Amino acid sequence: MSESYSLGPVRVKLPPAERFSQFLQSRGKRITQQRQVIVETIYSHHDHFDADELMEHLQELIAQRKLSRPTIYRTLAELVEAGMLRKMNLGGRSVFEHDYGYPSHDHLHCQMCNKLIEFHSDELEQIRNAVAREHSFEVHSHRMFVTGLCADCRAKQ
Amino acid sequence: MSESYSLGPVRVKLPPAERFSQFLQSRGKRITQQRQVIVETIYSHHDHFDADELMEHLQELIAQRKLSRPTIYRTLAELVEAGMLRKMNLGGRSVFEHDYGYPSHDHLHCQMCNKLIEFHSDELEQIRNAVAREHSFEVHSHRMFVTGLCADCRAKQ
DNA sequence: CTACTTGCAAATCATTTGCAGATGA
DNA sequence: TCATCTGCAAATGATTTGCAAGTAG
Repeated sequence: MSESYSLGPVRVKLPPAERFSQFLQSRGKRITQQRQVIVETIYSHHDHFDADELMEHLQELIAQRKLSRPTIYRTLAELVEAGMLRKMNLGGRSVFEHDYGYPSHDHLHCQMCNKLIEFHSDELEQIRNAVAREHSFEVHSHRMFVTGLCADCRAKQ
Repeated sequence: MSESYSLGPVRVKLPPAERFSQFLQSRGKRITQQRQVIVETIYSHHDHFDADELMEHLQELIAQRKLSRPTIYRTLAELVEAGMLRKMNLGGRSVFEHDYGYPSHDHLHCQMCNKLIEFHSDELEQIRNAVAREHSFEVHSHRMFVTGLCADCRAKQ
């Protein structure tokens, strides 16, 4: 365990694998090899991904029958439940993104090349909160997608 | 045709069924009874809806075999293509909302009762445009969902 | 031990497609 | 007339589930 995780009573950020282990234990669930490999694989990449992309990274284990599709889907659901992943829906398929040790953000989605560009705006959140207040709505989170063309694709046009 | 549609060369708003007919003609597609009933049914209601809800309203015709599921899906796709409906994805299933004669808006989505509350904010669009400009991104549209609890559900808590 | 997990195969479920007969322009 | 449409049945394709065998604690 790295020194930065033992500086005192301050609640410091745990590595994803450990945070997930704590979540599992708190639910009486087991820390299996499959769940560990999956978390590690997910957090060693920094992109958005869908179940298929994740499975590509885990192909070898799947071929060896050490891991299967259903288990990957089951574990993704647990990570969402643990609040460590966000699940979004882009054109019918589920897309996930890290929600642990990663600042909240929104997306510019290029409809030509399908690229996702992240951005964050405090002003946006202020407006969101003001609107919610007007409706006596309690905000838990939000998601915003701006659809259009990215700089590269505009150039190619 | 009502008088308000013949006031001169000004481009006035056509009733949805007519607007759709024009779209179909411009594509060499036919104005069939099925397509007409579907548009009329959709625009005689003012809610968000999914394919199943629409089919409930058209049950009778479906039972009489005057209309079928595939045709409904095909027509919904055409209405989206015509720019008269917006398609969104809420929890895996496709949800549609009117996008004709209806101002653009965003949503507060209550995760308890599943209600959708609409709102519009010019400031939000300004921020959206500013962010896009910074990324040389060309905006076509956007979609924002704020998730949380509506006033009613907060009261019941 | 033994309750939780997993891989497998099969089931779901909304949506889509191939095709032969029906129908609008 | 005849290209476009439609209903039907079957296909899709991502995700989920039942179940018997495997395994963490």
